Amino acid sequence: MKSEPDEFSIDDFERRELEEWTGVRNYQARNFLRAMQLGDQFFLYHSSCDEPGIVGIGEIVRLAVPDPTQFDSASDYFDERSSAANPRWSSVLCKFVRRLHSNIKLDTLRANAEKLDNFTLLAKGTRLSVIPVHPKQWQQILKLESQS
DNA sequence: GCCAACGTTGGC
DNA sequence: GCCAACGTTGGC
Repeated sequence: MKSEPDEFSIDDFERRELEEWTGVRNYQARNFLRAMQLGDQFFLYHSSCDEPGIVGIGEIVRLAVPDPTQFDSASDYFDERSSAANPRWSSVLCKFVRRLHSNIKLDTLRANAEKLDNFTLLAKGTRLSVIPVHPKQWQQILKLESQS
């Protein structure tokens, strides 16, 4: 899961403990949100910042429901084409699990691209804010945490 | 601020 | 269904 630390950082996540993951407005990313299961863990990735990279871990504690911000005309994420009967967008509830001991920079991920075997994050031009991580990739990424 | 690489929109 | 125009993302 990507977020811009100016908007929502690992500090914010740790402080709040629980966060409704709203504002995803891309169909492919939304479908990945909907596929998430209770207890699934995810990496939090800081994007559009000085040091892009993975900074922490969270966990899904409630399955996808209609994202409330799509109905809120005061929200930046309001979508007038959505209705209660026909919602377009979904959100999940996330729990803070932990910070990484040290951040895994995008550079480091790239340097290990081969081990990560086609990790979607590293694919050219990927802009998805929600990206699947396969179990093997997860293990490989965690190894990078202890070696950096 | 630049710009490549998308995704989305809407006219036809 | 095509595709040009436009908007967005995100690293640099």
